[in-house]
Amino acid sequence: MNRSPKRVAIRKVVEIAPDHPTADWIYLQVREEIPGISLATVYRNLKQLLDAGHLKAVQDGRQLRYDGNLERHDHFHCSRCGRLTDIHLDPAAVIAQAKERYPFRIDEARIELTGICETCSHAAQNEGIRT
Amino acid sequence: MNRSPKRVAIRKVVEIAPDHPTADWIYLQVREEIPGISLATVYRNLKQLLDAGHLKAVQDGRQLRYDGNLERHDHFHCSRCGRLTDIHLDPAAVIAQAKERYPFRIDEARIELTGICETCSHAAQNEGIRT
DNA sequence: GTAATGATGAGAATAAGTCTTGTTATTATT
DNA sequence: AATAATAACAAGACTTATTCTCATCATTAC
Repeated sequence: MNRSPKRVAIRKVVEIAPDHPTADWIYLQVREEIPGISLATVYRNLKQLLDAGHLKAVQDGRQLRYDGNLERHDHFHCSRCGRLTDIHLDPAAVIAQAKERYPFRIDEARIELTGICETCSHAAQNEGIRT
Repeated sequence: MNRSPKRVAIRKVVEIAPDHPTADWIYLQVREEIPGISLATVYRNLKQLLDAGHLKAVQDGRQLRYDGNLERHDHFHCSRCGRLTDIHLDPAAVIAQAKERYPFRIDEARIELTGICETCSHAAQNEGIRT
């Protein structure tokens, strides 16, 4: 895989994105820089970047969200605003527990928390809603 | 939502299924009992049962897998055979850690482990594969 | 018994992503 | 530098899982 300018631009967009962009959002962003690029090119390159380990991805409902953050991390999903936030938890205890209870070889632990984020808690209070 | 015979049959299939069936598999099973049923009916009823909290579901890649087991539990995904197994872990430590580190209200923790199941470890050994 | 509500089948529609084909760049080899 | 080999590209067809639409039939409410 050699570094084509389009691939470089796509990678940059994912890395700069504050949140976890979808392929579609990445497409819109990359078009700012390379107006003629096709959606298929974005998908193709995202997949290559994933396979090569330059990006990660999270499944969100039916669509993939990409993630330039390669360090191990977990996610918090706010059930009010729907935002997905990176968090850092230590999975060691969970993995130890699983190893103790089950005869599996465990390579990876993905922890996804759901709840209400701070912003939404405040918003709900202001609206007099008891969430 | 009153209990139509089709909904009852669909629910029974999900509950009896040993693993985590897809909508399509459920459709095939239910057709054994009610040959004329349509796929749309299966999807419609699965969604209603989900909304009513009579079933749960796990996202597996791009498709949903249904789950009649309503108790809190986690999943182990074997990356060799692809099977999804229910496991029971205690998320208390993880939730406590998250609460300590972040200002979120946490309602739920979903833990998904990935690795190699026992059957596959043996199979791999027999084939002389070092996984 | 008639109105209102819910359930159904058939097939069209949608969303996200992948694949195909013919073409154009880029890199490697001489 | 010329040519061959490899990779990248656009455009649009295709796929998969799911949802929607709509006309019809069944149930329950009054």
